[in-house]
Amino acid sequence: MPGAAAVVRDSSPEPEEAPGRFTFPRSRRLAHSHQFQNVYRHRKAKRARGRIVACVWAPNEQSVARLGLAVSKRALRRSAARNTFKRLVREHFRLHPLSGMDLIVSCCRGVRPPLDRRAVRLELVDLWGKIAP
RNA sequence: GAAGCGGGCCGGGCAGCCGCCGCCUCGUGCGGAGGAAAGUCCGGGCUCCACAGGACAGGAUGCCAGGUAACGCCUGGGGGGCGCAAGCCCACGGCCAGUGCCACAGAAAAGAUACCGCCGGAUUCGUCCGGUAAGGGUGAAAAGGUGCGGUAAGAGCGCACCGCGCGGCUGGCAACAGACGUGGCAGGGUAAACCCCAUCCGGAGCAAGACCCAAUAGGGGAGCGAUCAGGUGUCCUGCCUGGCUCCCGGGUAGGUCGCUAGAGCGGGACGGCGACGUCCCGCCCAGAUGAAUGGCUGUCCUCGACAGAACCCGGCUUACAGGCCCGCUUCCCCA
Repeated sequence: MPGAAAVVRDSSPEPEEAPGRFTFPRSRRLAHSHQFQNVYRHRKAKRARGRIVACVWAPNEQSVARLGLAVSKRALRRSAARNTFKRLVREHFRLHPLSGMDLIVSCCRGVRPPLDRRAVRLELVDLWGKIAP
């Protein structure tokens, strides 16, 4: 009875390397709080921030990069704005692949309510330059 | 045509590519945010907890009737207010159950009183006593309004009409309305002041709740092994700790369920002024858990607002670029 679910899960193994180049499966995301803590407390963790976007990254023991998002309600009050911000980051992460690190992107506090998509995008390009030179 | 009133609807479209979430029949198939998903202000379902019954406290509601699972919602009606009208707005029970409050002004803010007056009497001509509340003055508000009679002057003192109270009558399920009779007339305002009356309400919420369960975490029990080793004690009797196997519940990390077929949606018929109800036919329409709807390109237009499901429904309230449709009112012009 308890094994049934496990069997189903085992029968559909996650494809480690997806066929398409620009994908964003679950294995590329940080989900659990211990994964986040690993990055924040890592000895080789590095940080960078712009006017709107801030990020922390640290090497992981995998070939691929993984993304975690930390967008607080204090930073962006409206949930529509939080969704938009996360979409922009995910899209950029997907189309500009990194490798061998865990990256956490968050939104700076005190950002004025109308979220400027263009400015966020430009900052992401800038930050990517610092992360993967 | 102008000004206005009420109601309803849409919330960029199409094509291609790169991605994301769910489902299965695994096909490169199907489905994938809103009118408010929002605020969390009411009501209910659902779940757990508590509970003999009832009352008190506390809270909510407050014209009548109906609708509904229920409501603080909706519909219809009554009353009041605003508008020429279409229409819109109203917490709209009770201050002769009690208590409190009422600034300033004013004589006086309530079973009280008389500043200026008016009238009568007395007078030492200074004024005093009595009557009165029509007039002046104050105020948001001062024992109902207008007129006539009446009087020393006045007064519902008397009369008519209006207003108010009471009584039965008529219409209406009722709120209430109407006409009639009757009483000369109760008595300031404030109940989103305490309060009184009537009706309703147990508490917490899906992080509810249920299930499966790791460990170099840990509790209990049984058996085996051993008479052992370590610690404590001057020694004995002792006490504490330690091995392996099996069983038992509790439960952290984590996972699974709850999780979407429902007071559901779209037609039609019938009943009802209507809210709504009944029946028939058809449809399946997000279920994520760092949490999915984007991005890029082309094209068209009026260049796209407010804003993102998190257990689910019914309401209310608030936000909203621009646009469309229907009905109605008043006025102007033409025929």
